[in-house]
Amino acid sequence: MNPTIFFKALADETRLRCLLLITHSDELCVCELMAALEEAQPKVSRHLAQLRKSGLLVDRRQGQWVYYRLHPDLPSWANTTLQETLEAQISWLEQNLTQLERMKNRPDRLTACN
Amino acid sequence: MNPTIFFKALADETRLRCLLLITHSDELCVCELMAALEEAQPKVSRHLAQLRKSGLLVDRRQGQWVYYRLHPDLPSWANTTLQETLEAQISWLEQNLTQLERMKNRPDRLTACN
DNA sequence: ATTAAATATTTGTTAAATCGAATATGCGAT
DNA sequence: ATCGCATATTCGATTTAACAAATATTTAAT
Repeated sequence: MNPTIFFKALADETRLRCLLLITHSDELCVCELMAALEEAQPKVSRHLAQLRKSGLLVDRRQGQWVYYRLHPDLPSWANTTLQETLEAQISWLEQNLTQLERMKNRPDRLTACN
Repeated sequence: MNPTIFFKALADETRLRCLLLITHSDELCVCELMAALEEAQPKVSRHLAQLRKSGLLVDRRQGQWVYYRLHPDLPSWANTTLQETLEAQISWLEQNLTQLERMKNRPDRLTACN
């Protein structure tokens, strides 16, 4: 993992929030991220694709949903950076996590989304 | 320290190399960084000014020279990121450090530079 | 007061990143 | 086959970032 590519990936607020949410939650699908971030679908999808192409994320399709998690082979300095940043920015992310939980607890949902 | 501003600062190769060299050497002046990076003066100066304005560096003028070091109040997650990245990228920086030592050992120099 | 060295800033240009809107694709259910 | 939902991609426009070249500023030395 090239450090410049890595930090470029974290240099956009939407991408950083995606990464921290995924670091926190292990695995999230696009619609969960949309709900957490309150951002439009093409925007989230575009940034996730960019993170995948840069080697920070991997995706897994399950039915209609695509789940993203951190690339399993990230070097330790990259994992440490994400972990430290997450811990320091929990309050920064709390609103997003609340949105995510609210969506997950909706009585009318069958799976993670809809 | 806003994480997006911080990572934007690290997202450019010249700035990242400046930061890692300074993290390694504690304090460096502009001409030392120029020699280490083999980059033109306005380019180095411009990026250093940006890092200062973003709150990552502080400067100290001593005679004709301006020395830059890490801002003393950086949060720990930021320091950890720089330290971890430096340790992982020492080989990446070795060429620059060699250039720096070569300059410092020139018999015709009176001070750090010229 | 002049000169030279170190550093900073301005200017104009070019390249890169981001975005919203629209459209396309993939999958499951009927 | 077709409909609806989740996701991806394209397009055009706008903004932002980086650069080289030229010029300005600051300081020390004479």
